[in-house]
Amino acid sequence: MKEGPDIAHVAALIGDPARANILTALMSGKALTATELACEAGIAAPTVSGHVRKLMGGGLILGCSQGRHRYFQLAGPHVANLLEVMMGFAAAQGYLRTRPGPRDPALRAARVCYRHLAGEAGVRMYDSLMGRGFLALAPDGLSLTTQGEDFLVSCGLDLTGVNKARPPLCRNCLDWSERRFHLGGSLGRGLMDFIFQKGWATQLPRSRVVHFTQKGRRTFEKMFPL
Amino acid sequence: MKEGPDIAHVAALIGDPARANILTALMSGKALTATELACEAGIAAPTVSGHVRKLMGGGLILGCSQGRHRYFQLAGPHVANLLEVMMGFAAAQGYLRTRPGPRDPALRAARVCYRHLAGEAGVRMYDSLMGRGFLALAPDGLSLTTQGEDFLVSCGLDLTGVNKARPPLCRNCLDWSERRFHLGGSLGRGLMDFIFQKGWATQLPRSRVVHFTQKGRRTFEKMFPL
DNA sequence: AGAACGCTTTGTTCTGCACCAAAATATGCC
DNA sequence: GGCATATTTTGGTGCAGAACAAAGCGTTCT
Repeated sequence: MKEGPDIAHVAALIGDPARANILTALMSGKALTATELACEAGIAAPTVSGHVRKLMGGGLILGCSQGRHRYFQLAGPHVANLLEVMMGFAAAQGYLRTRPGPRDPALRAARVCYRHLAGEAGVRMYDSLMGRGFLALAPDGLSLTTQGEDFLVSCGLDLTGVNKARPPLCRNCLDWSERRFHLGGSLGRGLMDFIFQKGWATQLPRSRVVHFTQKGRRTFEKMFPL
Repeated sequence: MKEGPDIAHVAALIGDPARANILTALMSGKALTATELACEAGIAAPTVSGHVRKLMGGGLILGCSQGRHRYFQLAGPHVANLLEVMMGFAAAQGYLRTRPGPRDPALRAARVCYRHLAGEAGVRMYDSLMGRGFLALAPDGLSLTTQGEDFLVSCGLDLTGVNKARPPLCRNCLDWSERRFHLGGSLGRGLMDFIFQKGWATQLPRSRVVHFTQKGRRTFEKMFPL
């Protein structure tokens, strides 16, 4: 006994329904204020305050004050990754939230995972890039090939900006609904931003659902054929 | 809100210290009786009984009765994987168990992760196999190459037995202490068994620590050079 | 300056649950 | 059959912590 890391502490932090709701809400990648979180989790403001303090203590989220607002966000992609693994497990066990919400199919179709594209659209993008040799899988991680660079630049993506962002550039991120990988890392974030900037899709308010326009979806599928 | 899987339920299950101890003990891959678990987790037998019932309800462990004993084990490698990810996170946050035990360095050197080799020795084996082209990383998972098959057979491993075991054959498993991948899946289990059968190493009682003999370590390092 | 807003602290209530003792049930051994 | 061992059920105790109301700070707007 008494071997290894203390998983009970972290798990207990995630294990409270209210805190789990807060974390799920933050999976959108957006920084939210305390009142927004209160609304999201269905609890009063003081209760949120107590919870975020604990979550910060556990290194799961970060808070920064701006004026009279205080924004909270996940502490990083590693937290998002942990949550996705847990979601994958819970989904596999059939522990979907009490009565899957009306947006559930939309959520499976396309959603934002921390800050990159997930769901069917996410794995499609990943598979397309991989299938054309634009991404390469090495033992030490995922990487963008030179052909991949050329392709993305030719599409109008600002690669220099992406390269300057926080590494790693590419990251395998396990998708809970598809049970396959999609693209994370700064390139994943860059491509998500690209899609929003092009107006192909928008993110529904107070939700992780990514809604493609009809035209946007067509263009997206042309850019990432299977 | 009310989107996606219910992570709170699973997390709460893992979040109780006693249950976390039970799960950690079962990470050895061995099936343990209720009384053994009671000793391991430092609680009374009736308390264990309540806990295992909940863990079974959550799909985390399985129980099977044999005579007047009842053995419990993890529900599968996916559970072990989830736990390893949580351990990785907890370790990264510095949440090591209150005062790292005396066996902590040994645990990092070589331990059993569910049923395969983890720790420094585990990633060494993985890197060695990968570096010589015996394992191949594909988008749809890890696979054993034909050269890899030849090599393992020439070493005396019973590949037909391994192939008959529950798939997948190869699996990436993230190592919490090394923060890199080691080999899971039925091949990972087969290699662990192989090492024990050859007498290169033994598993310390009531522990996940794998102790190599001096000679065993030399032979192991010769079989898996870097 | 005063009012309005956003968040946190304090204090209190209350539910949930981990825990064990004792009794009940099940299995194996002689 | 009767005793020993292993596990589960039942019942009761006690504590941890989740929740909110009310009050306390701090910032912004007019």
